[in-house]
Amino acid sequence: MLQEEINSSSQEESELFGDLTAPQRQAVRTTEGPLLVLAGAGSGKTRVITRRIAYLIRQGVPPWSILAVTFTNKAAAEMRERVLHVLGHDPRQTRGLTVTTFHSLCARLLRRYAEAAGLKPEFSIYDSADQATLAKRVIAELQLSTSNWPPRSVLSAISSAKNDLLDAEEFAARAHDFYSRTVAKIYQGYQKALRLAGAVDFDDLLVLTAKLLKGNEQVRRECNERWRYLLIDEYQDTNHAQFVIASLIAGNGEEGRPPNICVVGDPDQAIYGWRGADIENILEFEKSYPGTNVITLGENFRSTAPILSAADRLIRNNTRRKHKDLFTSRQGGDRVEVTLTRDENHEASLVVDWLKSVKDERDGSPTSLTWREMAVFYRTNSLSRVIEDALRSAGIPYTIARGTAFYDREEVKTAVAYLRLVANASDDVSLGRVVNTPTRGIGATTFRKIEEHALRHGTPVLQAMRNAGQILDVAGRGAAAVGKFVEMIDEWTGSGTFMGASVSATLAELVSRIIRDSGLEAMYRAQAKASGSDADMERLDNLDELVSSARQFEMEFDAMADPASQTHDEDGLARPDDSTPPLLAMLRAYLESIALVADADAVDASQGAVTLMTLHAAKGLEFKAVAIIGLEEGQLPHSRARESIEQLEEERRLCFVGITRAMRRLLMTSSRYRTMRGIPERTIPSRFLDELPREVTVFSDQAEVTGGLEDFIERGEGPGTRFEPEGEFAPRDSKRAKLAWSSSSAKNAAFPVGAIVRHPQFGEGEIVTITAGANARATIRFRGVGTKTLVLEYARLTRVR
DNA sequence: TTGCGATCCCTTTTT
DNA sequence: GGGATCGCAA
Repeated sequence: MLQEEINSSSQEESELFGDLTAPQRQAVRTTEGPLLVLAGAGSGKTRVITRRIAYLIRQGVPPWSILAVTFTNKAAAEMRERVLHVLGHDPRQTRGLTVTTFHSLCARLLRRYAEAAGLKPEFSIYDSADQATLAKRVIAELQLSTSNWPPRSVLSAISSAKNDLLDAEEFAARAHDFYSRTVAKIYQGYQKALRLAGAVDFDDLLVLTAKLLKGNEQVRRECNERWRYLLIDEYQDTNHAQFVIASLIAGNGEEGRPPNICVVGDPDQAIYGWRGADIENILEFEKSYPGTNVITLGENFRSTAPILSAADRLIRNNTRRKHKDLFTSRQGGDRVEVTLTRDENHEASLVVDWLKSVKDERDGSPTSLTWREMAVFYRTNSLSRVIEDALRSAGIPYTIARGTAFYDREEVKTAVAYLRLVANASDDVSLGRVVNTPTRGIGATTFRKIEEHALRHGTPVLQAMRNAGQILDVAGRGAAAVGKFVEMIDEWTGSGTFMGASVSATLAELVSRIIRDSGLEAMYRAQAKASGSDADMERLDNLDELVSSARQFEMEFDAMADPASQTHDEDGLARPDDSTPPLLAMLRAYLESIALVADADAVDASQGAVTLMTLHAAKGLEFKAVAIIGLEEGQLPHSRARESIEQLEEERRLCFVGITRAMRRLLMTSSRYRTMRGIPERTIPSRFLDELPREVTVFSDQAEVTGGLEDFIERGEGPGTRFEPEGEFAPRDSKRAKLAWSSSSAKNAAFPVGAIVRHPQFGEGEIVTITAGANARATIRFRGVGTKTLVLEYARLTRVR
């Protein structure tokens, strides 16, 4: 404490600003009023945000009056950690600081102000599977067929309505054609079913919060008063609902001054248009807050010049774009490698070889790369499988950034459904999932009868089950089974009170008890015993893992820091709310944390493994070496995105995001053939490859290079083995372009494409293609002997001319 | 009521 | 190629 007072302000200055550029400093210092920071890729955005928060606190702004919104929980946790670091690891300095995602923030506000929002505080958060289950039921109740009204597409229409803050009634009022009128009906039924189940979907979190803030002055005032400094990261990916929430929380500012709201984003990295994100939000921001300060951060501190130049040239092809110069003062760096492969297996093995070579190349040197510094990106999740297989068989450790993967496991989902039912007795979707898992004699017929009864009376299904014996024509056997089930639930919850001697004391205890008492564990144990398969053993492990995760959560959970269960005194200090049993409060928070995990949350650099993820999940991250696979028309740009210029440009931005993640090495592959739903299809290289500047890329066509000897001899002229540029990718003079690309490889300058060489055995031949790297191979067309592929190092070639 | 096998449909990206 | 769903047999 004393030490801090001794600190001279100049010392603080250099701590906070010493390593910042002028625009970065300005972004940190401009704390008052609306501020828009246009931060180019790799421009030190995170650093600026972190310093800004630290600076505010140093200036005497109470930490609890600062709200920072990030895109993922992971980013939020990291930001909090970094702020703490800058402030010298004194936890008192960040007490009450809120760093969170929009969805978490909303979930917490809705829990805290549940009554005002028209919800019960134990509301469940439905994921897309739950949503589909519910939508299906609603569609069936409306006597519509799910083949004419596929739940997923109806849900996506509902979702975009919600992102524009259109509720079911407003949507219905605007629906004029048959299709949208029907969707409106489903929308209304779906919302009713959600509320009946005491559940909200992801979009509801935003919609209901916006509604709450708009309609309830007291709540709005409380938020305005608490959070005086608002900071929003990845602003280019916020949608209308999020914008409204942000402005409502920011309020009107004090004493006629505009509110202190700072948004940070990069229009070139807007990749969530399909989710309702609107680049226009940035324009809207300046309109809503006249006199907004705008600061542009253009200098890149992440990537080498060739990588940056590739990214810059690519993104220049977007027409609907405000150009922003990307520049670096760094010199040198390896060129971007662009490689054409035969099929996805070939591509995978090539990527694996590349990763290995990148690792070896730098081994022993001070700049040696480790697995954790490498990543593989792809457009669609389905592309990960082949890469995974290749990495596994090569013995390279890898992790996939799929945050939800664990909770998507059948056994984990079932266990979580029990927990949700325990927390929220109205949760019919969860009830439906667990009622007969493991089988306990409550079959489909019995359950349907109960469901119908519940529907008629407008009660939750579990409620109807309590009366099953008397009211329904459920057979005695069924009624007994139902009675036993209800009894089991009551036993866990203390009949809903979460009090009493028989109720678990801790969350982990509750989870493990439910897994045991429900018979889930016994069921999977029996299965594992019967099959003896690893997969079934793994299920048991996963259930154990769930208990561990609950224990972990319990340790980290800080009731005082949970905005959902606290109120604030005048001075902003938290006071715990004691009307909720602690176990229930913790269970709610735990389930919420499970519901809101993001894929990117699973990125864990400490694992020492190569990270695999979609381009979307890669946003905000950086790696020393990056491989992007599947650069083909239909894949990237995706076939579903080719309809409009807007969509195509979003695909280009996606590619841009991928490229700009790479710090030192970048490989982009395109496969000549790709197996789609079991059928190998010929592909066309992505137009984006053609947009990369030749002078910073090394192109290599490995599509002709094959593994086995007989595979490549005399294969040169066969169909599909040659690279023939097509469509957009084909330059006017493809031969010359190819030559230019190939010969740009400095390493193989001795044997450029077109050179005539002599081989001791095969005689004279012409170099057709050549690849880069340590194991460079050349495809050579020999006179009379045919085309062969040879590894340069061993081929004993001499150049003739 | 349960469990297994055949058939159908699919395919973007995610909080 | 694979996951989900449906239908049928025990």
